[in-house]
Amino acid sequence: MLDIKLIRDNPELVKEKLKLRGEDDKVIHRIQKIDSDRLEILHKLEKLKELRNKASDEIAVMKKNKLDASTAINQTRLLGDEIKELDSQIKNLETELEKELYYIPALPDESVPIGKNETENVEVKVWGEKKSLTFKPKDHIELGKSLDILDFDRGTKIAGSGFPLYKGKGATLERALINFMLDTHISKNGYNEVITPVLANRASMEAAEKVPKFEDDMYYIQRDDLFAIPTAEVSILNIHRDEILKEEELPMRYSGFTNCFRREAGSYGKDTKGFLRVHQFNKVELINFCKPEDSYNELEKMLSDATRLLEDLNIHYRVIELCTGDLGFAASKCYDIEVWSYAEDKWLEASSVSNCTDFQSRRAKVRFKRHGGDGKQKTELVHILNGSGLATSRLMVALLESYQTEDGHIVVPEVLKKYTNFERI
RNA sequence: AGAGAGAUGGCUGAGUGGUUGAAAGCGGCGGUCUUGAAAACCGUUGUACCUCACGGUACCGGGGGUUCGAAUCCCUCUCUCUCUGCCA
Repeated sequence: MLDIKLIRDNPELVKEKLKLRGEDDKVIHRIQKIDSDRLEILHKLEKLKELRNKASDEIAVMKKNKLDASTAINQTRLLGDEIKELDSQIKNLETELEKELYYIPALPDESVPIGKNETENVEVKVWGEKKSLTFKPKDHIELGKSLDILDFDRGTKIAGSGFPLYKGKGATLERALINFMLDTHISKNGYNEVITPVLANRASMEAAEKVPKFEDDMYYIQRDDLFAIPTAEVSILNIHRDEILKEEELPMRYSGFTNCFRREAGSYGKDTKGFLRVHQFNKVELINFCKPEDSYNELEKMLSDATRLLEDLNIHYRVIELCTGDLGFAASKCYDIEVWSYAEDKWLEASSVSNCTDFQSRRAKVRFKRHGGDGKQKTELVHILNGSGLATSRLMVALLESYQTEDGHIVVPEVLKKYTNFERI
């Protein structure tokens, strides 16, 4: 959520930044109107409350001295009616304001390339190169079927399309991948491991800025008012919701593995085969709570923590810097990491690393106390970053395809062998 | 799921209608003392919003109500604990 004060004090800047994202800036005008109405009423209301408080104190004194207070009580009663009326007006305006604010995305950082959509994203790095295969590569579905390690049909029987079933060495390979990634983050990259709930309540979903805007894309259990998390970003971020952190504890880096659930509403017919777009997938997530001045350095660190895994796995990848028009809702700056698919002959997104600055922390109320030089303390919002490190489904596509042999087998990547205890599928 | 108890500041824990934003203790911060540290002593220590400022308003799990006035009374929701049931 954006800071209403920023809109109040610098609406032109906000409009300008929203335009860069291709957003309609008319909403800013509506917000300004609601905000100024609210302030006007608030001033009146607070004045009336002050009067009432004073009158009540006087009544208390009169009662104490056994004086008749009925006139004062009758007068003050009238104040109460007025206060009640203004109170409900304020409440309505605040609801209206929130409704508008909840749908406004984060403002892009200065450094983000300007562009309308994904075609204007900027490739910032390519690592490794395409292998020149001497045979026609099979795709992951074919490989999964012939080696009996992935069974999309039976996954569909169990839950529906987009709910993959891993079998035998495929399941072991998946688990190896997850363990390898987590181990690296925990023992080498300085993250604290967590295992979180995979269901989250509405407050948590709102704090992570997934609801209300993306509510239709979430699995929702009505009976208990719980959402299946679309990413561990939601559950990990909420570890510190409504908390004031200690300055010396920052940055706090967490990593956790969870299943992730997405309805992918509206994306039917696009990249639907196999792992390319699924409703349930596995992901090792990275979340970082840090001081504002550190967040862009932390973003680069997280990017390199994620890409390092692909280098260890020896998988050809590239890093894309998203342009202003393609940024995610909560992000001020974002890198995508894409892996090469030999069978699809294109790049697949395997990770996204974002700096959400104070956009989520404002709504989640995650703050820290900054020690000033004069011994005073100031409460400030932390910056929150998230990144996949990594999501396995598309990574598995790239891995299976690039490690396949001409006779249709899979060679296990060197770094995974100690996890799989086999070298070949 | 049934019965009962409860939810107060960073923590423990008082407070049942009126200067209570909230006792006390612990912790934190600043200081005195000390070669240094500990102990002791003194002071200080919630969040948010409005206001150029003085200052004001709100907040004792959430929401609503009663009242001139609510942490305190009523309704409702959520959560926690104990017992019973069920269960990996």
